[in-house]
Amino acid sequence: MMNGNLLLVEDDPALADLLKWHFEREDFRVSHTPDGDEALLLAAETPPDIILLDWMIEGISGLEVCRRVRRAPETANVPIIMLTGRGEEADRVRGLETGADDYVTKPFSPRELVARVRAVLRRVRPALAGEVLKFADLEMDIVSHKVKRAGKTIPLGPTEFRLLRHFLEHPGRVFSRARLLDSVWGRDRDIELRTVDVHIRRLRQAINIGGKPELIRTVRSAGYALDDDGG
Amino acid sequence: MMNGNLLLVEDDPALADLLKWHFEREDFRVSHTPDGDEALLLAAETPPDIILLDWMIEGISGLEVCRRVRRAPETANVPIIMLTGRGEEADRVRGLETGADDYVTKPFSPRELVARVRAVLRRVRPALAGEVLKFADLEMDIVSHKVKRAGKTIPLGPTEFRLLRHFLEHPGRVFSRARLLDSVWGRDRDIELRTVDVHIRRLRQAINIGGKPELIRTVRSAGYALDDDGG
DNA sequence: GCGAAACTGTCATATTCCTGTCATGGAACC
DNA sequence: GGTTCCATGACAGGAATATGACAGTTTCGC
Repeated sequence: MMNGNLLLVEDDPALADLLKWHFEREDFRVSHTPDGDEALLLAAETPPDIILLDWMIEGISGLEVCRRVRRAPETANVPIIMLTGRGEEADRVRGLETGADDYVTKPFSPRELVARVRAVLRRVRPALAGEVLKFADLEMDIVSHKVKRAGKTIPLGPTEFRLLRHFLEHPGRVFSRARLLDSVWGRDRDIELRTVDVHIRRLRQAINIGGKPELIRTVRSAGYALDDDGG
Repeated sequence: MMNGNLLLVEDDPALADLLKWHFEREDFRVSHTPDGDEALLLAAETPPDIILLDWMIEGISGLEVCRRVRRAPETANVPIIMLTGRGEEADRVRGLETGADDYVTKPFSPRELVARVRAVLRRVRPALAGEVLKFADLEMDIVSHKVKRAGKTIPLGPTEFRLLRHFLEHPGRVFSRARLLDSVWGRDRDIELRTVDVHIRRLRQAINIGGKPELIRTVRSAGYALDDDGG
């Protein structure tokens, strides 16, 4: 099982190789560049699942890369872990406040770094970490492809499963029908917007068992969202 | 502005006080307990926004607390930062793999801890990181499309939502009806000026719950404004 | 392969909720 | 007191969503 795409920005070749080896052993696909500007290009082209970013690199500084990754809409949500020789508290605080998700000081253990990457990914892309997605009394096990509500297994069709998974990965957030078609059906498919309604209904029908409260909120003129307190 | 509720599980009174002081200064509401079992009770009762968890505490171990917090549906998504004296790599990896979001080794700087808490919260609750418009006791979360007054969710129709959003984006400023029609309805639409009054009324009706003060001020012969001191 | 069962996308229809307008009453201003 | 402006309640039409049904397709067990 592939764990995710990782972009490594590191100009020390020895360290880069070491990390590459470790992460590839853990089933990550690793892209590597020593250069800040190139990192931005790579990230914009195909956003990775996570970025490991050395503070001191060729071209623009790591901090600046971090800032720009955050600013670009297509990479704004990609998590970043900063790697650095600087152990100063002020630097760490600055790194974290610039938008980094974690900050690791050299020397560090590759195993710990792997664990930290997993911890961050668990948050951002629970599915990539082989996690069980949970929301209220709903559980989805990606690996075994099972969904439960209040402990009771729920049968779901493929589309409803992907739809629910998408909601569980972004709980609370409202998605327009167009957006859902893009991310759940696929950007290239040509499907009627209203079809989303139908699948929402099927999903609702499936998960609203035994008088349990509605979990999918309709937001008129906006779309749908996973939500517990407001039907 | 309140930053979130924080549950601190720490049995060293001196350290607990220090952290409490720091986080309260940063506008977190801090609950504290030295005991693992009580921590679980507190967390289950009113899930905090984040948990700071010492590894070595009274009662059950921090690691076990972490595991159980993850298992309970109502707290499964609450982020956890482990605090510990253990610097052993194996422990750190174990902590992170058990479901902790971050792992900080004593001695640590309170400021860095605050920064880490913010970094984690930024991920988990974009709501706490500026995606939310606030005014007085009113909150609007753009992403989840929700509006709350004094913590209570308020249902709003699409137009009222856009209207309120416009006010929240320009608090205090007075807008003429014509201006509001332009920015909230759209420049091209041909709608009666007086219609604005009606929607203002609907908005007022919706957000003035439980005797709360009026937030929308009428400026005679000029328009309306979001304002807390004048009805 | 074959038939049954399940899944998909679409439509027509029902239903719900929202919207803009008006008539009327009331408040502020002069 | 008269005028101007705003607040309110009611309402019909409309827009957005929910629902039920259906034919085409895929999947699965055998």
